[in-house]
Amino acid sequence: MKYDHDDIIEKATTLFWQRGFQAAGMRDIQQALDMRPGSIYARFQSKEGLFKLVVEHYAQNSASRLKQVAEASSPLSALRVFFKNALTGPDEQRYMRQCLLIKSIAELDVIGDIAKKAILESMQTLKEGFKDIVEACVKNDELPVHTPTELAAEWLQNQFVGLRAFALLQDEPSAVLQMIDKVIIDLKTQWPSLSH
Amino acid sequence: MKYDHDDIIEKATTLFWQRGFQAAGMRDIQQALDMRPGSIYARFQSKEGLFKLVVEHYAQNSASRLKQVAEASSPLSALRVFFKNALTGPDEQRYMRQCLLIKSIAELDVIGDIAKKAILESMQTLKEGFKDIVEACVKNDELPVHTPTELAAEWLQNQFVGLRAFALLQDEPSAVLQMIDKVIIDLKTQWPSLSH
DNA sequence: GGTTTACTTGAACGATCGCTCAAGCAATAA
DNA sequence: TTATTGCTTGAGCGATCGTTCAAGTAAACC
Repeated sequence: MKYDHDDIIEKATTLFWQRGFQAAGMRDIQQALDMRPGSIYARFQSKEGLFKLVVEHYAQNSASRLKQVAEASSPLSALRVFFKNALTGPDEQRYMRQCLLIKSIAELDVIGDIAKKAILESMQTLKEGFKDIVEACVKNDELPVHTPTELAAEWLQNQFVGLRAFALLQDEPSAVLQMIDKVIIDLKTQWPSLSH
Repeated sequence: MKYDHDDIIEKATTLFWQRGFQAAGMRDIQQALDMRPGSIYARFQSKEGLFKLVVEHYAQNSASRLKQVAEASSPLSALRVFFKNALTGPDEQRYMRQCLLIKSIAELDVIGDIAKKAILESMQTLKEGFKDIVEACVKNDELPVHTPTELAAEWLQNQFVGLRAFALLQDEPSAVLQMIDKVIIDLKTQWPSLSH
């Protein structure tokens, strides 16, 4: 076992995050991991197999960050900081502003079924993470008690998606911060009923 | 001139929208357009050249829809209908829920510079379209006069992006409609100031 | 020491990629 | 009729794709 497993996954994550599933060729992967094709295939069976592990690692990492937010003394302000960190990093980490999962959804039917499943399940996992945050905010009296947590969680996830696309193209950090403020405002205001 | 230009672009749009830039191979394109490679290259120079025209056609079409919304007797309710139509189409047109431009942004650095420029300019065009809608709403007393139109336009575009990703994965139309209602509510409420 | 086991290596396979170009075709001009 | 022009054709180019596999290496167990 010449190569460290976690180290491999992390390097692969960076590559897939930057280039996407299709555009990251096996030869790019071989170079990024400093491994020969045989070694890669012996461990991960296929490019898709490696990608699946990357997605799961990414989701796990994201989920633990969300958990930290939920467990903060002030979940709402921790949420604001979380958004800020994710969306206004330095320029050389600009690729990180895009959510790996959302980027993958754009090429969902080019990715095989195994990784596809991992992506959709990861989306679900993150939604749960957002839900925990909303509930923590309610418990901490930072959000009204009548806040519909399930709906607010999905909404929050959507906001995150929209903001990531925005931040990716936006050069002015203050514009991003303003959008984050709007999210926090809207999170506190009223919610629609089901009626249609 | 055996083939009709608009007809070509429309068929190509469908293909790129469904599959994305990379995944749509030249042989897929040849089949979809019922054209041989030579004919395609004689007209469009390259796959990227064709894609550029597709993007511009898409943006132009979207912009005219947004203009219709802005010119409606009630821009705000027209906006709601616009969102609903874009996000809750029948299942065989599910691919249309994803915004072609956003999908393209996910593979931006795999696309050449010419089409890349077209994509970014199109994003700008659509932002202008959203701005016109917000201003029309204000003029029609459907939104408060102090609404910051520039900010609200960017915000509205973000909402559209987030909702499209949501609608793509969501099977329940009522959940999407609920999110749309939330957008309309938030559009009317307060906006953050610049302070930071 | 010998055998097994787990991992690594890299040349090379068949398939597919975007794209080229000599040749063919039909309509118009001379 | 012949020449020219604009569009179309499709075999096939070189490059790259994901993947395979026989051979090599080194540590572990008997």
